[in-house]
Amino acid sequence: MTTLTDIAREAHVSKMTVSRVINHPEQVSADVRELVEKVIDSLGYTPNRAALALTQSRHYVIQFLILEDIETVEPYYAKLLIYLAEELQRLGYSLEIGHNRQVEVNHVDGLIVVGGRQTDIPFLQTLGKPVVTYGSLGPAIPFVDVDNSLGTYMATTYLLEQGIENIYYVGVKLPEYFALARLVGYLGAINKFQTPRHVHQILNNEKQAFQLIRHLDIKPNSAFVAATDRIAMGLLNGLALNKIKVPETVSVIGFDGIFLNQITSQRLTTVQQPLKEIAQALIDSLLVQLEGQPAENRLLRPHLVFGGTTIDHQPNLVPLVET
Amino acid sequence: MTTLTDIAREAHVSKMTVSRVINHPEQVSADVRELVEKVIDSLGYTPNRAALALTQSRHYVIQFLILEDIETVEPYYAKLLIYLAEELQRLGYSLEIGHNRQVEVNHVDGLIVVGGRQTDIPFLQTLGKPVVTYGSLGPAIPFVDVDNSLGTYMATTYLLEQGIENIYYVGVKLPEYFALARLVGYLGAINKFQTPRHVHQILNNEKQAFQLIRHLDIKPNSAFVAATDRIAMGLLNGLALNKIKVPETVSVIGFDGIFLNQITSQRLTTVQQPLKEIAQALIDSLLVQLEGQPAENRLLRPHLVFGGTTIDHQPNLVPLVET
DNA sequence: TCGCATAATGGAAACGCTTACAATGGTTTC
DNA sequence: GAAACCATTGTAAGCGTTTCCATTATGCGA
Repeated sequence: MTTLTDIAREAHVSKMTVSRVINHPEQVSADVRELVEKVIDSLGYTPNRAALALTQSRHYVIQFLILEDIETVEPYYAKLLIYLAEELQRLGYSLEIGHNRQVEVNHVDGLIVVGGRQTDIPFLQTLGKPVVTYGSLGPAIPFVDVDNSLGTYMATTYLLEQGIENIYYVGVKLPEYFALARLVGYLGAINKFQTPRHVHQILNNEKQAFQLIRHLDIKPNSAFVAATDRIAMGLLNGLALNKIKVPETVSVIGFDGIFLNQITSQRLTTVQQPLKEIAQALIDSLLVQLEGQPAENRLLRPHLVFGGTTIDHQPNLVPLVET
Repeated sequence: MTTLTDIAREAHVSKMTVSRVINHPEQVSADVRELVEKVIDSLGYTPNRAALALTQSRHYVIQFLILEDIETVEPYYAKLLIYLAEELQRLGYSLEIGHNRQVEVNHVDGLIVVGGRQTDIPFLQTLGKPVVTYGSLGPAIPFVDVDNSLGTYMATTYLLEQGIENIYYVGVKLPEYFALARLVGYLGAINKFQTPRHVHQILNNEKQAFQLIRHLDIKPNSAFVAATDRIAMGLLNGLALNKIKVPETVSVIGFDGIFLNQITSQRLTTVQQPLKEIAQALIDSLLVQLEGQPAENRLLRPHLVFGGTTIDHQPNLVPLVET
């Protein structure tokens, strides 16, 4: 590894001058600066992170902390992680993965937390580091989230504008903000259009959604707005079992976009999370906090992506991912 | 942050003694050791990673390097990452995510590489760090992999033992080891049972598999062994379109297990990657290399997981994931 | 009783970098 | 033309830890 000292020796200057060329180039005379820069290029210098961390007590490490159980972990995190890693790399940071609450965070500058519950708030606060959550845990902790209400509002409005009268909402029975927000979006659209409301709340799994269909007396000219793609998939299975045709008889819209890059027999129409924008906003929030300023919460606009579970009177907006 | 010096001051010893209590406790007398340990506990000391890295030039960081394009990234990496993070944390290491070939690895002790091609070998070698790949790139670089041949062998044998005569193999047309190995496993079973062979090679996407079905004259009493779950899903879609019933008329077995935690209308019977064991083996390989010893390659045994695309004469071995 | 080996502890230097301050020399100011 | 200034460069110390060597104390054999 080439160090500042190596460069200094080669350029016949002190290592302070080299350091200045890197950090405060305006303080160095042009000719010396050019000389040092040439030597840096030829020797291929990269600063030693440990030494930097030691003097600046900045580690240039962000941790992505997954608080979910391994079996329930969202597969689209893989994609989010790559967006985060790319952007952080551009900024000179590296991205670290953490799981569970026993993580050691002394060497970390800030945390992006996913899968947390409201009960995790005290834990996150005691870390004493900038934290941003993906999905709100409440006002105590800065967050970035998809605009959940807008998402279900868009989905419901879309269906209503197609002339569908009965929109069933199948929500998640959890005391979390996103569950409430998604319900609110549905109710907002229903109120605006003055149509009957049908709300059902279940746990977020396909089985429960599947079983719900059995107990439902589905009226003609209907559609489902599901709070999650998992629920939507369960509904689809239930509808298939009851020989109810999708989308001819009943439309279904999900939320999240987790099955987007799969061409299953039936692609789900869904409210897609804007993962790239979310990654960017999460990073922005941490950087702002690292500057010592308060971070603003961000609600990002989701996109309605048309699959095969709605009758689309507009063109398929998103091409199939695979070629 | 409490430092060695803080502990030393509080315990009225030099910081060297404290350092020894942590690293070479046998060199410290029992009473001093106990005293220092008590102070460490009460002040809650954790060593400063940067300082450690500076003296030892060991950073206790492992990078998970994803060389795939973001759109083709495997969703099951999320699960693999968590297994890796958990185990590495136990060992005092942290796990970092890298994407693309511009990564800076000076601060990293070793790399776990996924999604690489054979053309990446020179790049990986120039890093000058211990590397292990998930999936073999050839003998030049230590690897851990599922036993691909065994997987397709198990799948094919299982179908043959059910009395199915015509087993179609739909492989991946790529010059990569895994593609060849999976084909070999199929051929091995075919040879052993002296049944007709039907090999087709396509690109690894659902569309191609879907289209393949159209051009195929499928004989009665048949089954498909697909080289990947993606191909299997495409085959299923194609079969559905042609009104061929699965599994009643034709069975299908995939490979990888990427759709395992989804209850789609039809769960795929597949050869599952043993992710937890793979994570462990990847880490073992790096640790061995960090000791300066040569790492042995590992081929791990996959599991046949029964879904709804085979007629199972044995009980469903894996329960549905969601409860 | 003395010398010596051994155990237990401490001090100093080093890892690579930055911050804070000092030194140098040229230029401005009156 | 001397004082003050500024631009440019260098020196020293310190971040938290370890390795290496020095010091002190203890116990043992002769």
